[in-house]
Amino acid sequence: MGRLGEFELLVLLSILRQRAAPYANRVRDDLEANADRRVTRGALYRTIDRLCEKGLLEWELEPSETPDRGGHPMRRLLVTAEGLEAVERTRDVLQRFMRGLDPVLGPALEEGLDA
Amino acid sequence: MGRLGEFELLVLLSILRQRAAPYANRVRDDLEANADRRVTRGALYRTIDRLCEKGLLEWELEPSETPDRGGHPMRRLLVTAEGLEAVERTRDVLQRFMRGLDPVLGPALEEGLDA
DNA sequence: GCGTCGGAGTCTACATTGTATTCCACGAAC
DNA sequence: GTTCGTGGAATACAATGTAGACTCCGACGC
Repeated sequence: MGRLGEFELLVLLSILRQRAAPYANRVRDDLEANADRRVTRGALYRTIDRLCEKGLLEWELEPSETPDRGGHPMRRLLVTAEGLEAVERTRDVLQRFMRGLDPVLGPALEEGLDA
Repeated sequence: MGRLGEFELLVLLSILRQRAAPYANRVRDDLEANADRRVTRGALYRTIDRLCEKGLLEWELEPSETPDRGGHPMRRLLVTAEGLEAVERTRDVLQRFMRGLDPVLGPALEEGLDA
């Protein structure tokens, strides 16, 4: 199976964190605020497209509830079962490799972040 | 600062795990055994080169101790302070985003792996 | 000695992923 | 009706990841 790139993983994780409001721009804000990185719209939409093509992500138009501001209906992003699995696999590998490295890396952070 | 790609991170982490024997092929074996992925020599050396160019990694020729088998002296890989910092930053971000996702992702693995 | 095997490392070309830029549409505010 | 903010699309390009064939050299067997 195709691996997840670093950014792809972050995007998927951020979508999962949004729970109630999984929209592209929420993800963007989340990433900019919490991932110490700039995120251009192009980068994000491109990545979303690719994740969709790979079947790891889907979207549906927001049920007209909040056409809020702006013309476009918002897309609600949904991580598929396959996407979830990919995230899990990646996380497990990463954690396996980070395990036992606290002495050399310094301990993991303990702060509580919003969900 | 340049971000770490997925593979770059894994390589750096694996080098750190090798402690006593940080050689390219050890890293390769480690990755193939524990990261559920094929690693060709090309991919690995290419990545090592790039990490060196970015100043995240250095190497020195093995002090002739073990010219073992084969002609080439082995390169001992050393993660620089800057490299360590990059790994830490990446880890912190990742952990921040994974935090609180256990309910949706399933709990992290608990197995004890070699170091 | 000579061939060839296997380990260690290199090179080149290519595929995938990541990023910046620029553009369009629509509604609201003015 | 012009401008601004929000949501999205398309394009082109840069960085990262992968494959495969190639070199070099010591060990082994003959």
